Amino acid sequence: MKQGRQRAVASFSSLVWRANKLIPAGKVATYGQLAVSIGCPDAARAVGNALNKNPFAPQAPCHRVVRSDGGVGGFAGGQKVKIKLLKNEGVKIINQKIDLSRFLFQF
DNA sequence: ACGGTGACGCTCA
DNA sequence: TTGAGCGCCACCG
Repeated sequence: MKQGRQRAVASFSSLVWRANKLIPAGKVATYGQLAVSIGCPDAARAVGNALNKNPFAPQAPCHRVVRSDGGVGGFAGGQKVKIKLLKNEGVKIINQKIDLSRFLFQF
């Protein structure tokens, strides 16, 4: 019976989407951090792939996932849209760079 | 089963 | 500091 208990092994993408939803508004997480959270510290690339194919986009907060270097990263609807969404939530972006020291969310 | 692709990350010059 | 190259993993044809 696998009811009531979270599947230990779900599709990689599923884990990514789940963790992505945990990110609160006004905060951001890096692809790498997200990868670590799901158990694959070196799968940052795969994380981006999963978010890109995210089935419940653009409703999901996939725009809260940024690059480890503070870069905005990519977005299925357009990078500038992603920036706008983040700024709308209170995340200040300067020169397309995010201050991870202030807005990085820790799982 | 195999190879190419991609919303990344780190190191080196 | 900025730019370029290599390595990482998972998904699709």
